[in-house]
Amino acid sequence: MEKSFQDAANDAQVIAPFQSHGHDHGQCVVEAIAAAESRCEKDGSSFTPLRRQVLELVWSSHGPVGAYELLEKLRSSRRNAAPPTVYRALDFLMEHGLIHRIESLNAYVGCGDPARRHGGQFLICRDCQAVAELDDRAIDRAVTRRADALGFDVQQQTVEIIGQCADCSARGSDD
Amino acid sequence: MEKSFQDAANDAQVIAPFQSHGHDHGQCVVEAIAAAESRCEKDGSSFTPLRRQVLELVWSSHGPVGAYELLEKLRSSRRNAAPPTVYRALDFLMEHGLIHRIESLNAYVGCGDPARRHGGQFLICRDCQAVAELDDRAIDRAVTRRADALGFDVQQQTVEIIGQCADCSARGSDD
DNA sequence: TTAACGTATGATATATTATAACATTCGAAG
DNA sequence: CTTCGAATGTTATAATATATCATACGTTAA
Repeated sequence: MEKSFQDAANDAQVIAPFQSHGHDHGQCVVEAIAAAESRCEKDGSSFTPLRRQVLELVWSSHGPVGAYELLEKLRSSRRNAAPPTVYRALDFLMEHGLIHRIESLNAYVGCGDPARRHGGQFLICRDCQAVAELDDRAIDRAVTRRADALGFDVQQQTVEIIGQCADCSARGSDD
Repeated sequence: MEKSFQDAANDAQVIAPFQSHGHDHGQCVVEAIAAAESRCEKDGSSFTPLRRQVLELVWSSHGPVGAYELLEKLRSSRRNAAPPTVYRALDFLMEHGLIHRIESLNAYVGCGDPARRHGGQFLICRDCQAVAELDDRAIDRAVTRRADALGFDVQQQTVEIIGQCADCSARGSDD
């Protein structure tokens, strides 16, 4: 009756599960860039080299990454990059649903499903900083229902759940 | 069958509803301070004049208020107040459940029910900045269920819903 | 063809939010 | 009294984000 972890991770409502430690980063990035390209083409927006590079950097971290951390990495190829360089790229990527901002960390993560519009729902591990992105309809419904009852028109949901992921619990880092 | 707005607002799961424009701020503050006093007494923690004053300032804004805005107000009575003065007080108040931090605004609001431990669930109006604090068990349950399915141990929930409140919709500020 | 315009980026400065680190005060415990 | 810890004072700085004006460059339309 109980869903196994695996089942839950395969559920469409889990957009991006916690990553196994051995998974292929490179492939993740490639796929994300391809999805971004197709998304921007659909939007008629220009996926410039700079924007692509920033998105690659976000994905290659494979976890929440701060703007100034990105700036530093960016500088290895663009010596004159400045804060606005990064922030403008991040704004573009957010507007087009290619990344999400994690408010409680002042950090950014790649979006696992840029094809579909959705607010951000995240499980964030305190110990390993891993992030799982959800699009859980039960959460969404509960929020919408309560908002409706109060006559509140929902425009944007921010759901950020801090805790400990299964791997870190198993590793016994809870002591 | 449908709940009216009024019913929803009276529900125990709405800790602090959107405030009517004519309501008695002064009374809000007095009650909040009294609740804080009793909470700190129970905790055996010292509710010092500084901490009380900062809590009063948070409540008197009656909406999310930034740390530096508080600092400015604080300075009218404490000429030498500095950022750490405010941040230390805010940390204390958060630790004791007397205020919440709104991550998406970098701002703080008084907690409507410091007697009971709970994470933050907020509806935030884009137009009038009003905030309603919830403790919606359906939202909590949906989150917990999904987290459980993934083997994730929830330690802290941040739910911040941005949108437009009933008053502002009625006022037609959606155009 | 070129002038006008829009989008993207460069460059500089500054605003906003938050913390580090060390000094002082003061009351309670021993 | 003195030592200790909690609270606050004080100064400096870190971390995050935006404003503003300049430049480059391709597209459009006179």
